[in-house]
Amino acid sequence: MNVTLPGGRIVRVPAGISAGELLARELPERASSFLAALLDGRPVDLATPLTTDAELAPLTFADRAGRDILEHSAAHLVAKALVATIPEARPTHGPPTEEGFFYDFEVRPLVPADLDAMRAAMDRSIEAREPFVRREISRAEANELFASNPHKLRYIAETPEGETISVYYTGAFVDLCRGPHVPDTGWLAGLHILGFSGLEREAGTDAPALQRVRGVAFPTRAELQAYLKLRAEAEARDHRAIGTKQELFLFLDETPGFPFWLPKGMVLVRELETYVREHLRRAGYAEVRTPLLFPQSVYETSGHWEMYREDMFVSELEGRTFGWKPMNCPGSMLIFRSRARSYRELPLRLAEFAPLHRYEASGTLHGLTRVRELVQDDAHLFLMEEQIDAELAVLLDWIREAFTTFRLEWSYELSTRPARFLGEVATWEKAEATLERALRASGVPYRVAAGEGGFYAPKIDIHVRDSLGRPWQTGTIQLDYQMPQRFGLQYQGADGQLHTPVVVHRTILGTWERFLGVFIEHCAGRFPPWLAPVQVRVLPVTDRHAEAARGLRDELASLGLRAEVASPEESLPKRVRGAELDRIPYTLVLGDREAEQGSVAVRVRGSKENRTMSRAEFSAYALDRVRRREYDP
RNA sequence: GCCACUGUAGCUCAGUCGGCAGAGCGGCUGAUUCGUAAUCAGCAGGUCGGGGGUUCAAGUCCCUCCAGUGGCUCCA
Repeated sequence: MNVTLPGGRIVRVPAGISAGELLARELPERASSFLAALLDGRPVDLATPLTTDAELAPLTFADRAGRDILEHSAAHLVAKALVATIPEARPTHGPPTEEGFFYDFEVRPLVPADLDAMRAAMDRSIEAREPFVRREISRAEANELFASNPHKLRYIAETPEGETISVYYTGAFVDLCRGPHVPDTGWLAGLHILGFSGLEREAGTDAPALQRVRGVAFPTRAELQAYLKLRAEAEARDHRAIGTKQELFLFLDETPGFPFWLPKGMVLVRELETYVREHLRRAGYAEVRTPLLFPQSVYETSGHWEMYREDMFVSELEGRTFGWKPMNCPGSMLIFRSRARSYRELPLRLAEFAPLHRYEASGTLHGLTRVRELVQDDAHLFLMEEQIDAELAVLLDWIREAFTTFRLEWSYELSTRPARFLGEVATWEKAEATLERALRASGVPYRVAAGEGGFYAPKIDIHVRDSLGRPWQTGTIQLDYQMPQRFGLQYQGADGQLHTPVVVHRTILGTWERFLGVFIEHCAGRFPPWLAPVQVRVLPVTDRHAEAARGLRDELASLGLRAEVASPEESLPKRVRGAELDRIPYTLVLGDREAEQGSVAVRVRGSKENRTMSRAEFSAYALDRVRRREYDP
């Protein structure tokens, strides 16, 4: 029997040797890292006997498939431990995920003490290095083995006729599973339960509520420790903590989901707006402001009343019903419709940065990244069909420019027609194809999210991640054929006929709130100089220099820099420390030496060294960094 | 909205078995006049998230409401 190893080397072996034995023999120096194998490209247990000519390669934790196997094995151990702790628990399934794994159980609500018991049980199993043992069984045997677990019975029933049904034993615990697994539980020393939570009962069913246990797994405890350390560092970047520390924004119990922007946070918002408006000017937009409240009838026209009403704040006044706008589109539609329009006006690009209100479910609120009052860098483009491609290209360019400025990694998602939608399927398909064409033309990678479009249009979404790796949607580009029709929008074409325009709804940074929430975590509160609420802090060494320090501050302020003085009630080292902790980009020390020379000692954030510069040199340097919107000071 | 957990000074957090409400930072006052990540001393600051209950006695136990956290669902 011939087995082809990685690199094309062929070895002749007796039939029946296990994949693990052969790999350990042929690749002894790396064998301790092998947790499973690829047999003809299919992941298998190391214990799998080789019976025919085949290609064989080892799998390690460094391989995506290997990682999945380790995580999935960890899920089995979690299930074993939970069933040992709560015997009436019914395991459902436990797949690997992007950042670890979970296992869902039908079980009473868990409490922290359950986790302690589970950890103890898992540690015993890991210590004992219990092997994962595969058995292939008949459908009848399987049905008998899992007779008390309706979930497993369902999986068995869903398994196509003719497919092998396998189970894995971990000690006395047995789970229905296709495999493969790591050889034994000794591999799971780096297993850590992150937490547990109840799952939403599937809507409209009387299915029992499930509990999810989430975890991560690494081949060694040291790797787990490294992961936990990174995670702790990420938690320290939490925008909610930084926002409190730097006095950027505030949330009060009385107003859940409604951020208060404090003076320093407001600087961030205004700088973002300025940045975005510069683009709007270049790209030919006009800015408008439309009402925050519209009567019900307008939302009936737009479709929001039918499709979005549950997420709206609604006010009853004098027997009429008003809704607080959750989106800017109705206002822009009404502007377009307010008079006869010519094709010569198109593309008509109307931007609006108005506060929007959305009644987000209480349990979904999350710092700045999920709020009930928000402002988008929003705009609506009224276009002729043949103008769409060019406009989309400009938008994708702007996205690249903006996210590059912030050094944020972003990804695209093309979201297609959802289950609840307005309009005709054919129109949707046309719009989806147009968006896909734009993405292809720009050469950026993207993912298709089937069925996740808005109710009125398919969209290209932009996603970024927070410090813990959780994805958040920021920008969105929606190609809408429905709303123009519903509002009866028309323009007169060159042919003298009336036509309905296409509307692109688009926001790029998304909302100031969410964008800043994510960006604060991205930069860990160390804002680029152009965004920093305080750009320069002047530290007079003693009282004698306070007057000069105030003069310098005023001089910098007159040049447009945000500067302040930290007067010498505290020691200089303490004020230097304070400036560093406040993440001030430039700290200027002014003492006798500097007073004599008309210079300043410049300390740049994050650098222990300081440079002496003339006042003019410093201001020219700082202003240049700010104007260029450099990322670092 | 659903499940679990949490809520003590402006912030971060201690508070044992139900028995006098604490610390550090920050703030204020004073002293120090200081050269690149914490000078020293003193003082103020609390309806222990709100309401109800059990108890001789509740920050602590129970119920309930509110808010937050982690997930779920949803979404910019």
